[in-house]
Amino acid sequence: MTTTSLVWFRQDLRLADNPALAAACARGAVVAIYILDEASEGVRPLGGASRWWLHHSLAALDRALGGKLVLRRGDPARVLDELIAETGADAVFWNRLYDAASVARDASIKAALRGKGVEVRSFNASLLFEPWEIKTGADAPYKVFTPFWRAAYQRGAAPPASAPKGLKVGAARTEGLNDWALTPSTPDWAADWRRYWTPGEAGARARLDAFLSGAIKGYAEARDYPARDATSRLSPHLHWGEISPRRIWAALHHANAPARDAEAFQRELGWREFSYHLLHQFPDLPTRNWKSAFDAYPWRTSAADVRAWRRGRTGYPYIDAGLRELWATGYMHNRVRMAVASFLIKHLRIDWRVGEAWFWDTLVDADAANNAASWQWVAGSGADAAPYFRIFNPVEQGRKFDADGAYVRRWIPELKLLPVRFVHVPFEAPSAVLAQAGVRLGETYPRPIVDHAEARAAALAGYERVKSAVPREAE
DNA sequence: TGAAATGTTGGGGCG
DNA sequence: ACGCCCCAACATTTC
Repeated sequence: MTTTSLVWFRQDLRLADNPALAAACARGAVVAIYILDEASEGVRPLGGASRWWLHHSLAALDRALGGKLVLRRGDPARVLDELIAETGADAVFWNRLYDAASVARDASIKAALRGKGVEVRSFNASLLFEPWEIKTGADAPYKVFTPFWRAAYQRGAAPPASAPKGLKVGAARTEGLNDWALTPSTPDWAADWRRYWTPGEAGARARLDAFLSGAIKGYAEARDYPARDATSRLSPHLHWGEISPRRIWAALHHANAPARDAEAFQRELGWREFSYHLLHQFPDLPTRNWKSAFDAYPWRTSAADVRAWRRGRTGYPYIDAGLRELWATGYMHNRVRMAVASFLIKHLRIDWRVGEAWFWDTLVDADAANNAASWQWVAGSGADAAPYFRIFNPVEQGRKFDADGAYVRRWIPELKLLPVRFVHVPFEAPSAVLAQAGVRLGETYPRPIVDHAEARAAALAGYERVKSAVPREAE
């Protein structure tokens, strides 16, 4: 008689270096399940881009499991009970999640199953370090990135494991992936996304290999220029756990990259770890200011401004190019993410949570920890955040990081013919130049929805309220 | 992982 | 030769 274990897949959609899967495999047969949880209290519904990615990643995982991935929809506690009854499994293994709602749900399920005599074990598949592992000398959590990363780096990352050998996958009743309708239909805004992305473990490995044999060289310098293909684009693969950070870390060591480039890339993985560290310390990170003094900030509401920002119609080409790249591909270069976030928060004085929600819906790498930590970083309300008064000039940022305007031209074709001198400032171009380039301001491309100098002054005035606010304890 | 305002320095034109 | 002014270039501070 064989022993059967359930492996509950969540954000670990891979076979290699998957500790829950390996532990189950070591016991005997495995039933692999993904549960679409739209029922649990507080679990945030997936954004549109995430649903698209999940669809294709589940299809890839199913292929890797010989077509035996079990798909169920509903309350995970109930679904797991049913599957235990159906398969005779006596153990359930999974890899950890770190957002508050998942933590609460999983703890409750773990207690309930153990109460019924089921063996339950959870593992770390997503992070180099558990978020509670890295502590200061005084045994407190770090609040500043650099010392956090120094302490973490010193520990060294664990090596990755291979996919388990002799995996025996059992079958069970499954729902149809297509019936979940995770991909958009009317309209199908992701029709050409397979050109940009290959969700799944194999796609993740291919992306890593391409990066380590290509763009890693020169990464430290080139990554700042959004028109260049100079970043890894591993973020969605990492979010869904199609590749482990341990694998990336180890592969980087074998890649013989220049030390400066390797360290710059490792540092980005470090920010990801730090985001999870912060989320663990402060579970409300996605919804509340880490620095409570920012509760006093006088945010504006303006549906029209938010709409213009989302659609990439602010009148500042560099900002609009980023927002259109996001809409078109489910991704935005990190440099530009900072600029568009700064623009929403400071030029428009819209609450960072509005931007966080848009990114959650539209990014293929939407991630509760990274998204919240990054928005709070830009807002100035986060831990070790940029100071509030660091207000990006949308024109200067464009000139600095997109000097020839290639990025703007790629995503805003209506500005394609503008000479370099005016590509970041169409509103300053003489009418003859605009006419020559076929640009009609206010018609083919909007005028700026705010004046930079005025917006900057208003943002700084709003910040006075934060400075005089009394923070809550323990900051 | 900024930008703007303000301060300092030094070279060149000029009386 | 010298002082004065202008201003660019760079440094510092302030937001």
